[in-house]
Amino acid sequence: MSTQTCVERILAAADKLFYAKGIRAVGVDTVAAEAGVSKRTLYNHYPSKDALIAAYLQARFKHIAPSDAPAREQILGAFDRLERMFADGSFRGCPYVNAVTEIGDPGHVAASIAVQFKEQRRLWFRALLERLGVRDADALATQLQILSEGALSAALVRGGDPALARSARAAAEVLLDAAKVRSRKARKE
Amino acid sequence: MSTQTCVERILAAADKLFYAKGIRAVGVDTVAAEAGVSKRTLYNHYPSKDALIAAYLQARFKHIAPSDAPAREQILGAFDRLERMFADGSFRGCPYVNAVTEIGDPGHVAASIAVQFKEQRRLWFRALLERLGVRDADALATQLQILSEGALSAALVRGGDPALARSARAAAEVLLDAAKVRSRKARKE
DNA sequence: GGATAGGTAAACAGATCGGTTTACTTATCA
DNA sequence: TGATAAGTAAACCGATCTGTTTACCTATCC
Repeated sequence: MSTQTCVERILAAADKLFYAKGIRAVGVDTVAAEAGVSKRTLYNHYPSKDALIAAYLQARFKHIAPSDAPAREQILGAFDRLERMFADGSFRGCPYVNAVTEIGDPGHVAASIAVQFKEQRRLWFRALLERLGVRDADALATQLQILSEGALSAALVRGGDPALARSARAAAEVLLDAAKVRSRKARKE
Repeated sequence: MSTQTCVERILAAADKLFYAKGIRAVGVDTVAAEAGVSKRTLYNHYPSKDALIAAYLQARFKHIAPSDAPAREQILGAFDRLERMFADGSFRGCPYVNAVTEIGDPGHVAASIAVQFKEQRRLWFRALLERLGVRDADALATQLQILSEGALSAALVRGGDPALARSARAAAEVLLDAAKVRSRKARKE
């Protein structure tokens, strides 16, 4: 019928509803209805709502790798991307943080997926900082991660104010400028 | 009977349960039982769960004012306080951000309380920065607020790792050191 | 063409939720 | 003493949630 498979439609519906309205606020029946699929079919593909939640978070997990663009541009570009996300109108915070908050249980699969995602982002920063020759790339990567995390959280409360992303970006520039580099040659990329 | 009034016990129970397990995860019956109060009594004091949620957030709202201690110490001390919160063992993120996430509806009272709280913290930073003679106190206050917000969010995902508070504190120091001051005299407080 | 796999639609089960109602108890105070 | 105010305990209501069951439908493929 459709170009989409059954599972794809379920995942698309879960993604849309879980992110926009929250995991606990959306029932399985609603997801099935949005996907245009019977509840029985949904439970055939995912044995429980928890499994569906895990699949929803995993599907959002995009493996990112540094590109060939200048490292500093890529780092600051991450904050520009945040700004665009905020201004989008459908912004509702970080789906992983939201899931951890809504589920509560630290033993839930969602919690470990969230940790993995955040660590992946931190390592992405670190790889770029090492390319810049920054001396303590690991520590600075954590700080940049905290900055973007903070912009996400603050924007959630402040209704997606894009100025928060610009503030975080400006702070990131200051941190980058203050970072010690290993050699003078590596300073200009 | 007890030295605590009825409302105080209800609020204490709501604070404990709502923060530890989440607003949506805890029912009104559970709060009443924890408070050692009948459900009827609870509904006599708070007409709805939403009203109880609002009271819970308001009760957490501590009006803070800069003290007489050196401004830089106070600012960095805020991050030390975060570190202690994380290490506490019962840390579960920022109650205001959690409430916004769990409730969803931007028109809910909880949303505006969260905005007020965050803005109050930002103004607290700004007042101290102005005392330091920082030129663009407003912008830097936002950045410090983003840093502490980010530490809170990251620590929620990372199980309350105190190192995140120290990272944020170090970043705050860099931002403070890089800030332009209005006069040479105001530099050393 | 008939078995099979995968789908639909809808009722159902059991639990929990927010909130109300009823009937009873206790303490205060004029 | 007797009215009033405030609290308790527990049943109850209707809605909603996760998950199951039943009965039926419809392609595809050997």
